[in-house]
Amino acid sequence: MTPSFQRTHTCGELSDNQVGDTVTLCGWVHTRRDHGGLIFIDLWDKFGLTQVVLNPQIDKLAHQEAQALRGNFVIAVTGKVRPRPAGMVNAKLKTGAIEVYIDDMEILNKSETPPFPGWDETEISEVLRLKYRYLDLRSDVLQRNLKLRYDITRTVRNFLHGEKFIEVETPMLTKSTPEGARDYLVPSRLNPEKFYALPQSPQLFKQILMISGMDRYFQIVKCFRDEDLRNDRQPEFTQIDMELSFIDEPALFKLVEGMIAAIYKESLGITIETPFAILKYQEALDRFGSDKPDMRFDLELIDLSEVVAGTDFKVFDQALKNGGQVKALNVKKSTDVLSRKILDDLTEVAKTYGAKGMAWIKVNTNGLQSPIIKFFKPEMLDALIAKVGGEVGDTIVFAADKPKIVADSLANVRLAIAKLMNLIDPKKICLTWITEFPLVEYDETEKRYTAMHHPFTSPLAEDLDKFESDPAGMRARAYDLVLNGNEIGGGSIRIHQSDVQQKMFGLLGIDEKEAHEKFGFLLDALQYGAPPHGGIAFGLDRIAMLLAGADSIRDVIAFPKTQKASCLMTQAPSDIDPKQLKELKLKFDLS
RNA sequence: GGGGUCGUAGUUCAGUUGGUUAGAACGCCGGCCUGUCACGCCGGAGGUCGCGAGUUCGAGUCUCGUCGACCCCGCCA
Repeated sequence: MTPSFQRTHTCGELSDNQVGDTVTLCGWVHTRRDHGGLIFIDLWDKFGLTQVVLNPQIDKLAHQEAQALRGNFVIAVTGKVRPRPAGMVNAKLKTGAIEVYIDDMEILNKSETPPFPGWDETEISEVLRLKYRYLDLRSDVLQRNLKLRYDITRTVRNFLHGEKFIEVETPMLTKSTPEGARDYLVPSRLNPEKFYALPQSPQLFKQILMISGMDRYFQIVKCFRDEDLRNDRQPEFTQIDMELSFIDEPALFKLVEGMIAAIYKESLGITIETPFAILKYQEALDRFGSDKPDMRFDLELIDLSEVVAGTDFKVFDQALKNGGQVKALNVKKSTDVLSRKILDDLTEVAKTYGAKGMAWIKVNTNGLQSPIIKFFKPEMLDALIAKVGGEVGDTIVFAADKPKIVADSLANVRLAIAKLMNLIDPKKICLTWITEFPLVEYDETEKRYTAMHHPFTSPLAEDLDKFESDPAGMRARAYDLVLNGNEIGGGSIRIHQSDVQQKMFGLLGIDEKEAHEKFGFLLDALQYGAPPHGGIAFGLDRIAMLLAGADSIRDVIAFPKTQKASCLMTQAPSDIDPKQLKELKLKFDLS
């Protein structure tokens, strides 16, 4: 009487077509409705739900056994597919037209009562969800998200295969490199006192592969960075990494646009517009205060530095005298929305990014309203209002400080206002290339230049002679791809000449000895016929998060870590056996 | 390293100005029920109020510390 465990169908596929057939289904008890006589079971697997019916008149034994069933029990059932009685069709279920009358049933496994209701819409604390991740992964949302993530990687592999790429694996146990993020380190037992580093990205290997004549490489690969976490940052994350020989920006952009379009088409059925907009870094900063502007709405920054020059308002005057700026946002039709309380909240947003405050002017029907207008001569006020295009109903908010603080604070106030006033059409998809990043930036604490992208990024040809004269003014052949205000990828055309690479190290204060210790293999390789090459890497987790409409990349990762980088399911990281430490010749120093 | 929010039954939450025996819904357990699909009806069990200290006649409630989760700054492409 034991039913075959070999199921004939999944729980998501039976319909009118199988009426009369005898089928075997396997799955979990989703819900049980025991009527004393009839028992209804909704049987679940990842493909769907099927209602099975236990009727004592059809099989007394099966019906009796079914009384012991509880939620999450794993069962196999065999029975006949029948159409549901008139009026009993469940339109909410894919399989709602039929039900299966069971004449044989086996409990394959029992289950404890789960710590939280599965398959439910109740929001469960993330602590529990992460501890019992295997249960949470049964939920519709996570099932859907992981499927979407797979749709993306499948599409990428197909697409790049069609573009003559090959996927090549690169080492996980590799060399620690200076610059960039903090490394995750792995001690070497065979080489005491020496360490491997887990890769922050396969950067150097993919460049070497170009020198090897691989021509087009890609890899969907884990990367590791030991930095603090955010909702879009995990210590281990996945890159869609690629590198191409004999490539320039227009050709690479076209290829990537095709790939992103394929991803949208295959995973969401959405056709997106190509080519994407291109915005130079400086313009992005000037207009939006950010190198990853959300361009689904306007509300651009307006530079008022010239208009307010010579003002009696000390805050503005001081900022300008210290080499700063005064910039503003003109929030149209907002005087009723932006109450005093909300303006205070927005000021707090600005302060988070270093602003000391946030001035504002409201254009009311009966004139201007603001704590600061008394410091301005009427002509200057008129010029200011004219410059921002102020009309009745507008609120103008100001930032005055060093350019970076002005940009950061206004960029984030801009986003907060967009959210507050529903300026963003959620259906809109804005993909934008940001180009011509600065090659280097000056690190005030370390008193030296650091690479903005990484040390292997080529400068623009026209800036090549500025290594000595104006390093801060050099622009890089680097680019980011921004989706609705989120950086989803970035890359560059690389340096392929060893003399330029040496100059770059020189600028970064990496002397020849250190350069050879850290990157000697690359410098050597560059001398053996390195083709011009470039590439890009995408954050798969972020792309999946955005396409899934999730709030965090944790929701598109099967087993994510908490903000303290621990795994609540496995309890990693954990203590280790002293024997292991001894083998590695490691000792703690907790002083 | 810093700022913020949160932590009460298995779960989601309520709990007044500090005052008797800490409640609800769902879930769980038992009983009844042959057309339910969030089945229904009756009954029952279930609490270290995250942990520790303090203030107080009295603390879920106030204070301090601590642990954990989340969001953010710094950090990080």
